Amino acid sequence: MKFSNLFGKTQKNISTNAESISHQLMLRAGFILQIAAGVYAYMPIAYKAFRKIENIIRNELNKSGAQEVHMPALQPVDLWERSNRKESYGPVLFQLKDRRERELVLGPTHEEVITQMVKSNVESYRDLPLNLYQIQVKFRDEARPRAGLLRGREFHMKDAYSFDMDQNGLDKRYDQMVEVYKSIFQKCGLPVLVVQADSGAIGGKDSQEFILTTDVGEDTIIYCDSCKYVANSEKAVFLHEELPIEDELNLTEVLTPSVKTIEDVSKFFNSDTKKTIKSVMYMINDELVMVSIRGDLEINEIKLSNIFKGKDLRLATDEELIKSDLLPGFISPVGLHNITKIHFLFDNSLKTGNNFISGGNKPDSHYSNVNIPRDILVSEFNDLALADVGYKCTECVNTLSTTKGVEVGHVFKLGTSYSESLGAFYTDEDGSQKPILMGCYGIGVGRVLAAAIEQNHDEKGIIFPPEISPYQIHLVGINLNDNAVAESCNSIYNNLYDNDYEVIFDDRDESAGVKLADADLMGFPIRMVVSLRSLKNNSVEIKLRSESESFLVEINKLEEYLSSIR
RNA sequence: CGGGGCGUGGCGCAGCCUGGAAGCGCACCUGCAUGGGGUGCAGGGGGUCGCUGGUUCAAAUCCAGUCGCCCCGACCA
Repeated sequence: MKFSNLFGKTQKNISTNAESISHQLMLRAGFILQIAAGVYAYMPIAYKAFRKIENIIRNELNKSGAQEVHMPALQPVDLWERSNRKESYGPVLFQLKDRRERELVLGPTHEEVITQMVKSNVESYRDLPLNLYQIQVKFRDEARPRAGLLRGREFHMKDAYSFDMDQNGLDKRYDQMVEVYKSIFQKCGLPVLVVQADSGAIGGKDSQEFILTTDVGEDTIIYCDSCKYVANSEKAVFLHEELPIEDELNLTEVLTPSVKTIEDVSKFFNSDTKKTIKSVMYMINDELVMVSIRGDLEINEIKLSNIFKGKDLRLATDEELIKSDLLPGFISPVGLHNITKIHFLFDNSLKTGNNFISGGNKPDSHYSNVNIPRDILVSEFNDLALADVGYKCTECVNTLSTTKGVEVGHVFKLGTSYSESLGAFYTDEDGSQKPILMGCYGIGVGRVLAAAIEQNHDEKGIIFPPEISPYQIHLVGINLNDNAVAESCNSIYNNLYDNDYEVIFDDRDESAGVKLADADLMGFPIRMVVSLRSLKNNSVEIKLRSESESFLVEINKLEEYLSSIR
């Protein structure tokens, strides 16, 4: 490729709206063009990188025995009604009508369609197992697309769907896919964290996420330095510090004017936040839910939502509380156990400890010396706490650490929910009808590209991992007006090209500074400069993008050098 | 969905408050010079100021509506 023919220019001025590094760099390098909110066009260079990632995924999956299929983006809405996901996706689902007023959706994912495909082609246990995948565009009307390719409304995703006869088969397939994923990311040159994840609204038991660690990640990962424990903070568990056992003192009501927050309360009582009980009111399914947790901990709303099977949840408003005779700032479960319209939940952290401080359920009032079960009836404790840095690991009792990351892959065990709701059954050896066990395995292709840039850059630009770099060699001719330079460049370029090196030759009539800056910005692994200076030594100057020093290689030894690092 | 902001040559912005001939930088075109870190000089082309309506002798500027985009939060396989 000659740079002068390349479609797409690097930019000096990019929108101040681009916040994330990968978004900025991709705009500056002329990789992508925004067409609408969360909708991007890919220029040739970006698309080359994109195809590299796709092909690595494709090769690894094919090797594992999976088969590639293609599915429609346009899907009838009734498929989504049958799987009950029209409602659960809500406004995120792009919907449209055709000229006959038939309702359609733009697929945000393809479980429904693949299940339909399998249903019409699988009848017997002899047809199983199957592992099918697609690499296609998907649509989600995200409330807030952001950060360029990291969260778009139209995006490319590889989704694989597995179909097994029984749980054992699914478990094996799932483990196999985790290994395939590890090798995919390794082949992309990207170090990935495999973390335990919440399976979210899609359901299913086991679930793991593949995370590229970066500063701008939307996910918070909790990990243990000394054992292997790694989990998304949505899912992470930790060891609760057991409080020392004290003698139970008498429940006492204390006047606490305008003392409302946990911080105020612990200050007022000159006590640790660990000795307080925080009670937070949520609305779930139009029902008031009181969640009580030790004051030093935060509530994990994902865990909470899972108790209600993933139903929507929000904090109750002050008006709703007052309507139910609850006083914001002074709420606690003490003395309320007879109120049936409130659903009470208690975090595991309240299993131990005595003489807590909690709200008084009266204006300007708190209780001290609250004891469970003496003062609060608890039928059941749940894990409702958000893990954070500094807490103890449940596996090895060491301190947990935290890091930010971008989710680039996610694997689920779906079980039989789709096969049952959409009627994908097979006949087993004994003649009985059984639902097919499904798994699903996704990788966001554009997100991998963006996250790779997020993870690999410096102040000058991108530093592509060679495995996914659009070009391997960036040949720069400086002072091409000089015949010797021009001839040398052309001969080197033709030679590399003929020997199947992925090379781009900057043949533009631009100053050295412009060309070198563009080379740094685009970030291909090997930069080769040919100039009067290098030719004095019969050499080209080579600089690896990942290194800071350059060196000369004689032109007649170039081939030798390149094959040594290939 | 709540809060805030922005739409002016291809891109990034100023002008709007206080109405009166549409500007700057980058990019682009031409020429000359330069030739190892976004080089210099000279010349040039390109915008019905998002859209609709209103006020006014006169609207990029004021008013109303509308569409689009962005940021924070909520939300999110």
